[in-house]
Amino acid sequence: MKVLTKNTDYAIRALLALAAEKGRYLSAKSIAAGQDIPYQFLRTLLQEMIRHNLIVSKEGARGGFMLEKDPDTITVTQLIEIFQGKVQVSECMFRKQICGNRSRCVLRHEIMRIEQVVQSEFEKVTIGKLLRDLEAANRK
Amino acid sequence: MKVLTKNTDYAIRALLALAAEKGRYLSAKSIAAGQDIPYQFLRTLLQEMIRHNLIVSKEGARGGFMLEKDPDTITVTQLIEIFQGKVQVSECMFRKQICGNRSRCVLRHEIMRIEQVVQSEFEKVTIGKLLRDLEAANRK
DNA sequence: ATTAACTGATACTAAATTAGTATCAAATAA
DNA sequence: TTATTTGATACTAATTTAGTATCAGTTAAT
Ligand code: FES
Ligand code: FES
Repeated sequence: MKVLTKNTDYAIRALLALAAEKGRYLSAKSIAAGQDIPYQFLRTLLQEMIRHNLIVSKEGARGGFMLEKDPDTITVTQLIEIFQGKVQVSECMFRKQICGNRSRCVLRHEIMRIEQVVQSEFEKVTIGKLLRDLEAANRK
Repeated sequence: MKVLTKNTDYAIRALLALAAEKGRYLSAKSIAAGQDIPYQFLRTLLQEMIRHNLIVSKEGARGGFMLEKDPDTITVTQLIEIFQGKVQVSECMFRKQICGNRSRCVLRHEIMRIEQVVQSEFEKVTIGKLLRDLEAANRK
């Protein structure tokens, strides 16, 4: 079971690259090369992140992408929701056949509790935190 | 993002049905009908669970499947591992390009911590617990 | 003995999701 | 005016998930 798909994975890496160069425009090409992400794939991801107001872009020569938001406000949960949809354990695991009473289904509560845990764990992981961890590791 | 796939979902439901009738053989046909699971699909899942010693079977007329293990010892984590592979957040999210030092990669630790949380949450959910919740809900 | 109701084993197809590519128009800096 | 860059969007390929089909062998009941 793989929790993060490539697009989320790549998006995080791209954001880390942008966060590391905050205030400057980085081209998709340079990010792709630096992080070893397929160029055209990365471009679609960057555009998606623009739509969600995580980054901004400048067109034309010397253009590129830039992070404007505080990296500590961007969580992995947000990125999962953008690229993989909301965290859900199972659509509706035990239907009428088992549950009978969907409105106060105990199992459903169990399931939703876990969804909550997963979500909040990933919420603790922000781009800012990852970047600091990374820099700390590189200093060693 | 869907955490549980159909096979895990169906397997849990099948096990609940078997746990509810402990000591008796239930045919794949009756489980399929009762839980609204595609018959042939269910059969492959049941065989997989036999291979993993979660259930036993009896061939021939009046045969079927039976749960021998204590339902409280069967966790959803186990089932996820059987049907979806071990929980892993991402193969190796930030390779050499970012990480540099893979052996003591801080990010990797972060990732593995979350894997651990997810796993242990699902470990709390056993077939026994689900069955009791279910019965309690039905009594209402 | 024969037959109906079963599982064992395994191969196959279909649908959905994930991953990646390609193209062309428009913007901008040099 | 040209090289470099993003915007928009459509497309293909690979992989995973979901589901089906087949046939051999076992057992209980008649
Ligand atoms: S009714 Fe959907 S999980 Fe209970
Ligand atoms: S080296 Fe793989 S996550 Fe850091």
